[in-house]
Amino acid sequence: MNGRITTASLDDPLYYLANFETVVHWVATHHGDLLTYDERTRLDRLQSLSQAARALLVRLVMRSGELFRLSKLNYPELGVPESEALDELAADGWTEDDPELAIDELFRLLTVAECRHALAPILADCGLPRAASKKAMLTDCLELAPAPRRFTDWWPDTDDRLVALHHMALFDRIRLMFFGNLRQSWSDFVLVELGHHQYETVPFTPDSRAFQQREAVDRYLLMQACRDRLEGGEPPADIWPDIPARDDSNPWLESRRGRLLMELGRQADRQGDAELALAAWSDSGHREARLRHLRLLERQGRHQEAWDIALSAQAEPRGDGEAQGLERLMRRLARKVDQAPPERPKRPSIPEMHLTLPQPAAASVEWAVLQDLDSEQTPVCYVENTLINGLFGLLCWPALFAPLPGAFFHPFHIAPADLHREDFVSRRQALFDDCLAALDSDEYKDRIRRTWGEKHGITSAFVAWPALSEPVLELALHCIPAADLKLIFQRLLRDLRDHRSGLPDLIRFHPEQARYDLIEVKGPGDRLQDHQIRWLEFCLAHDIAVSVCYVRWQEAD
DNA sequence: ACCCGACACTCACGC
DNA sequence: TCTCGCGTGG
DNA sequence: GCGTGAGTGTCGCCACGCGAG
Ligand SMILES: [Mn+2]
Ligand SMILES: [Mn+2]
Repeated sequence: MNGRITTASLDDPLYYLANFETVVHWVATHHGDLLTYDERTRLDRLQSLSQAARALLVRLVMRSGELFRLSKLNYPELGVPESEALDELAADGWTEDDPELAIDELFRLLTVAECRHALAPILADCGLPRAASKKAMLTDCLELAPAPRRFTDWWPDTDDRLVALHHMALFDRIRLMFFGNLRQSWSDFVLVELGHHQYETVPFTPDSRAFQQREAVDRYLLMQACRDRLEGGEPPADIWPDIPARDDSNPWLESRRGRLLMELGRQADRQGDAELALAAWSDSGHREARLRHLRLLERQGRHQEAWDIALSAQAEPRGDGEAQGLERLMRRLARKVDQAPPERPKRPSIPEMHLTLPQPAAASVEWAVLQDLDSEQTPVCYVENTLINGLFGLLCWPALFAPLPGAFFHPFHIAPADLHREDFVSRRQALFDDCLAALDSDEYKDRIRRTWGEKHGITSAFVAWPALSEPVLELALHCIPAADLKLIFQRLLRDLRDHRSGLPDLIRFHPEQARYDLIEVKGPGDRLQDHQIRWLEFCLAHDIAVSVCYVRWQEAD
């Protein structure tokens, strides 16, 4: 069982309150040690509120922003007037009446007509045309940098009431501790009730949770704040000093930090701050950061420096994407630093096919080629990664959803939390070995079919159910030899993140000969991506039939 | 499993 | 007047 | 013309109602 976390029925008009209280209760009981005394007592005070007040509070928490006009709150299910519930929330410090707000916040709350009316005096000074857009009005007003004012001071003759929600940081923190991320939210409960999502039931105990230390939660939130500022357009140089220092004791957070630095470097580079970009990228553990770092050095003409770093990077490439990138880079650099260019590993050339097709009105190139190649004897499917990933996800279901400590901690996982950790496979080695061993006999077919039946519809990071219909599954099991699947799955397991993409667009089955071939479609102006090349070359090396189909459009006359 | 990832499409460069 | 994008809610 | 490196856009429930333009 998943602890005692259940989703409230949507027949309950206050379903959202029930879900919210489920989360708060779970966090308060099992993560209490990660909360401060103040936070715990603040949460305790929820219980002294009336049900209507709690429900309204939850409504506000679920909505975006922290400022709300009473006229925009319409919740008949509360059973009492919203203003009454608001009074109660304000009395207990959950909200603040008639708060001070900056002019841009005011703009977000008022319609154009209201802005024109409320800000008539200010706008008159700006000399704006009567029909100026909201954006223009705001930029002009911002020039004047007016001090924040209370809502009723901005707009004295309003009939409305404005409230500010407090303690939003606490609610975000709770959501983060519960889900282990800020992407998921209260609405996940609803999506389950609606049947849009069905999650695998993995047993987990109350002690399995996303965070073990408050300090880690703080780091997460700190980095998230940096990310938000970056997205808000703040200069990266201003954000840089606020990024927490490297800490390899938590690989999960360190990889998040790496991604943040990657993005910060991108912004810095774009704005011409090369030194900052270099600093950010060299401190980032992101898979692509080192290459970006090297290419910037190259652009700056610091060839020798780049060459030396590239040499050492080559000894420990961060995945084969980087290895491929390093090879290209060093081929360019070699001339500049007067070194022998790296040996060009002899690559088998990838078989090509060229088609000239009438351009379909709406459908994509892939569909056009599919239609052209499809026949009774050779059914073609447009599957990209979904077929191989799906077969892998089905065969390895028990390993992927194994209840390892820390892998699952709430009922809404599409994959184990440590899927992209370095030691993901090794922690489950015996389980994966067992799954792959089933490929040594026909047993894998039964296992895959059984899982397909038992788990159908349950969300998994590897199984896209709509793409994996029974006929497609049967064709695949019939036409793809177990030996091929084993090779392919072994490659997947070598790097689950990098190798789960880049598979060719189409698969053509030849049921009579129990064989298949994979076809990557390229329309005019498209080209093979690196990871696509890597899959194609892997297949060639293992005698799996692949080709690239280049399409030209027929001249219309 | 983090405003992402996985595609194709687009523009821009240096040789 | 209609179209588009966004926030909301089940 | 090529090979290469970047950046952009789309989609991930779906129906609704509002506000901006
Ligand atoms: Mn494709
Ligand atoms: Mn393609």
